[in-house]
Amino acid sequence: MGRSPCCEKAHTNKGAWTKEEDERLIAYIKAHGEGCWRSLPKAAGLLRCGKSCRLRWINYLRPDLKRGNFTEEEDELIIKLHSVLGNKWSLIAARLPGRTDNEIKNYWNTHIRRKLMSCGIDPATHLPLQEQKMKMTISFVEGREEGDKSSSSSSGSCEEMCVWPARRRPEEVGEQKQWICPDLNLELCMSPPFQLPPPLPQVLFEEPVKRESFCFNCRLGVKNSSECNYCGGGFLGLSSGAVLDYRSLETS
DNA sequence: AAGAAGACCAACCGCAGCTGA
DNA sequence: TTCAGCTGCGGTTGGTCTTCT
Repeated sequence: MGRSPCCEKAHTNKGAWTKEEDERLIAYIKAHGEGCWRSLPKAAGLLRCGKSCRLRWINYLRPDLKRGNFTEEEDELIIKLHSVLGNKWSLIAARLPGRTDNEIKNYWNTHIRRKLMSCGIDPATHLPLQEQKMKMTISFVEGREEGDKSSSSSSGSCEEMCVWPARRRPEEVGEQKQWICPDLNLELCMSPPFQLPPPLPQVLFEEPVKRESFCFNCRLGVKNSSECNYCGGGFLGLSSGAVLDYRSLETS
């Protein structure tokens, strides 16, 4: 079985696009619109595979692309969105008009990652690097204890062992210190009846305290609004842990 | 001035998800 | 329900440019 190759490699060009190829592609798409990438190269008289044409168009030739440096506002937005969405570059790009996923991905890897690291923030988790270190230490201690329950540990009190609260409840967000005891199964006994995404680092919020409600979708705080400013989510969690769908209230 | 190292970014590759037969 | 075809996504590569020594 197996999948047929997306194109006949022997008869396709690879590498950098020439001006003539660009012009052919632009002219074809202007005349016929986007889509049907597999048949496009032949129809447009290009010796390229459909994938390559699509990529070239989306990342470079599209007329609505914004070229040039990223602004500070874009930087901030990318960081915030990445803290929520992770490496979902296409979703992040959808929030930045004129920017492509590839462009944002490259920009992240070359600029923002370094910028965050120089600020002491782990770009992968958005946690302060210091807390990351502590968390790793605790994981190690917990793992050891799990493996050898008899040696109930000398490695300090429960409080001393506790570090980053991996899953904070909404009302806990914003407090200076949150100690969670690893011996308690908070996941089971205390967490709200929904799946929370990983916590967001306080450092990324302009006002890292008191938030009345938060978006269930991306977990950013929502102020004076019935929907999330970032993802447009309508389901908001309240500090009590209750769930409220503002949209359904509005429409009913 | 020249070579090395690092930074940047366009393009490629492989995989996953969706769709229709 | 299964499977092939297609598209889109994210990770990676490699060529070019810039900066450093």
